[in-house]
Formats: sequence, structure tokens, C-alpha cells
Amino acid sequence: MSRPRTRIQQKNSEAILEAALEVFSAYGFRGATLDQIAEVAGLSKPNLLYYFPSKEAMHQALLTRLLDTWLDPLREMDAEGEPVAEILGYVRRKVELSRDFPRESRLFANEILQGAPRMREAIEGDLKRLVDEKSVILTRWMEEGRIARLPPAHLIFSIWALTQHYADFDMQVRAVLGPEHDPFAEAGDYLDMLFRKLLAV
Amino acid sequence: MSRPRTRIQQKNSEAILEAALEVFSAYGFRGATLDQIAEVAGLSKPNLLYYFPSKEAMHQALLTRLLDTWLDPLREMDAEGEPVAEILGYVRRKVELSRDFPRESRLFANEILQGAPRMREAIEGDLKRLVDEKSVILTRWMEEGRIARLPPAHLIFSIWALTQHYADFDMQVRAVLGPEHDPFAEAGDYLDMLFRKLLAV
DNA sequence: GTCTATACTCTGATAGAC
DNA sequence: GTCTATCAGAGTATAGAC
Repeated sequence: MSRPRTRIQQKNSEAILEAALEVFSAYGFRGATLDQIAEVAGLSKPNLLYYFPSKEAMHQALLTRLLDTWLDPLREMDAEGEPVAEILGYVRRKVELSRDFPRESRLFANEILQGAPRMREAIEGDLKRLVDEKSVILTRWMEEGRIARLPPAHLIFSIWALTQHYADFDMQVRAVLGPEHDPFAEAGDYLDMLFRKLLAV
Repeated sequence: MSRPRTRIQQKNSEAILEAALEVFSAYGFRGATLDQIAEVAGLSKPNLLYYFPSKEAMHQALLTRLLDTWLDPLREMDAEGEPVAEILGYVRRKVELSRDFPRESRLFANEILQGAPRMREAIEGDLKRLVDEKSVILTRWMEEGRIARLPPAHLIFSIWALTQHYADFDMQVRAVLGPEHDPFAEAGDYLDMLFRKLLAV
């Protein structure tokens, strides 16, 4: 997608992507319609297609922008830091992402769930590379006896599964907990405790 | 959905639901088309609609059948059994469900992800009731000092999140692990160890 | 019970006026 | 840059022959 030049282009492009995120994350790629997105964005349908060549292009623009946001917290895990603090920091950042960007989490979940037809290279490339890289660090920490010995990739999967669950299955979590609860606040404390215990040597 | 009378009706209904599961779980409700389902089922499109009044009805039939399968493993957790064994048994059964019925898991995930438009009452009714009931048992075990003190609903969420992740995000898990690995075998061992450690007093 | 043909609606995308 | 009008194709569902 080419970068918009004027301020009004910038503003409309943003409004469209915001609306597209709202609709794609709630209904999936096929379930979303341009009519819905246009409605949410407050623009006409042809006007949407003036800014983006196709529905596909809107979705692609969102995914591209999403992947970095999604991987950044793991990138920040520092080989030179204190192992438990680094991992718990990663967990905390992922909980915050789920709390602050649940739609992004659901967009991502929708895509993987359906076999990642529009993200396959990113998953097999950037994402796998980053996990491999961080697995080396985790393994070294384990060998040094600073955290418990666990399969590193599965440890990372655990962090993804547990933190993203609160965004992706939000409806179910709230239905089960009832209205008095703050799922993300509780998740933050619970997962901190869980991983502290899991990582203890 | 009315129960089929003849053997041929039984057989075709089954073939349609099997095909519908294949397609709905892979593409979501809206993304799935009757053409695809008819193709997979080996029947004509109008013939599908002879057995089910609408696309919606096929989806509903799958969801209704699914919920019991999905909740049974939790139902089996026995208040009179040994706490750690009961919980680990539940985890093991959920891993087996993910391994043996990944399409059902993805169908369910798709539905919750989109706010459960066709399952809301079941989530707020049967599912919540069962979790509440089992939470009482878990809490008693905690008060008796037989397992670690944890928020019971979040403990159950952990089991759901971790086990279903291997079915729902299968594509990502396999991409990261590489072709040499058996995700579900590893998940079984890893999660057994994880919950053993988490529940230890 | 199953098929062919088709009605009708929705949806993504384009044309062209302003 | 934005809108009205509209097209072409896909998609759900029905009619009616056999």
C-alpha cells in the first residue's frame, strides 16, 4: 500500500483501517462486508475503494501492520537480563496487548485458525525465526540452572495461549466470571503467579 | 433438527454434517459456502437443502452436537477422586480432544471469537453452570490443602487455553516446531508436567 | 429422494457526474 | 475526492420435473 500524501488522505486511510479492524476482527475476512466497513468508517463504499484497491488490500494492510506489534514484546526479552524477570515481563506485556488491543488479537486468531492463508510466509519466516532465536536464550538459561528445564517452544506457546485467550475468548471469559470481575486485572496477577511457579527451579 | 427415519436419510444427514464441519471449521460460518459443502459431501446443493432447511440449520446442528462432547471431559472430574489425578485426567482428555477433533475445536473457537452469536445461551447457561459447579469442588480441594490455592475459574481457563491452542493454532505450532515434531505428543507430556507443578502445594 | 433450472439477494468493484 | 448509479458474479434458497 502506497503512503498517503495529504493530511486528508492520511486521516481517511486511518479511519478505514480502524473500521476494517473493527469489522474483520468481529466477522472474519469473508464474513466482513465493505458495506459494514463503509458504515463504520462513515464513508461511502466507492470511497473506500478509492483509498484501497480491494477488500483484500485492506486486510493485508492490517495484517502487515499487526505482525510487528505482535512480535515486539518477545523481541524485547533480553538475553542479558535476569531470566525470570525477563519472562514475566514478556507475559505482562502480552496481557497488556490482549487488554488494549483485543481486536488485533482476534484478527490474528481468525487468520491462524483458518490456516493463515494471507500470513503463511510471515509465520514461517519472521515469526519462526524469532522463536528459534529466543529459544536459544531460554535453553541457555535452563542449562545455567536459572530457570526450570522446559521445552522452550512450548513455553512460548503457553505464554501465547494463556494471554491471548483473554482477548480471543473474551465473551466466554466474561460469561463465566460474571459482571463483577475484571478479567484482565485478574489474568495479570494469575499469570504472573503461574509462570513464577512454572519457572522455579 | 428432526431425527431422520430411514437408513439413507441417516447416512446422508451424517455425510452433510461431516462435510459442513470440514468447511465451517476451516472458513467460518460466512466464509463457508453451500457449494463447498455439497462438493465435500458428494451431493447436489439442492439436496443439501432437502435435509436441512438452511445453511444456518446445518451450523446449529453441529454446534448443538458439539457442546456436549466439549463439556464431557470436565463433567467427568470427580469430587471424590484424588485432586491432582482428577485435574491431570481432565487435561489429558482435553489434549486428546484437541488431537482427535481439531475441527470441532476450531468450529467452537470461530464461534466464540465472533461473540458466539449462535451459542450465547449455551455459554451463559450450561457452560457457566458447569464451571461454577466444578469451581466449588476445586475450591474445597484448595481449602483442604490438597492442591495449591488458585482462582478456580482461571485454572479452568488455563486448561482450555493451553489444550485448545494446539488444535486452534495448529498451523502456527507446526510452522514453529518444524516437521520433525509431534505437537500433540509433546503437548501431552508438557502440560502434564506444567499442571503437576502448578497444582503442587 | 434427487436432480436441473432458476429466482432473488448480496457483495465486490467500476463508471462517470460533480 | 466523493457521490450516485450500476454491473457482474457469487451465494442462498426454491420450483418443479422425474
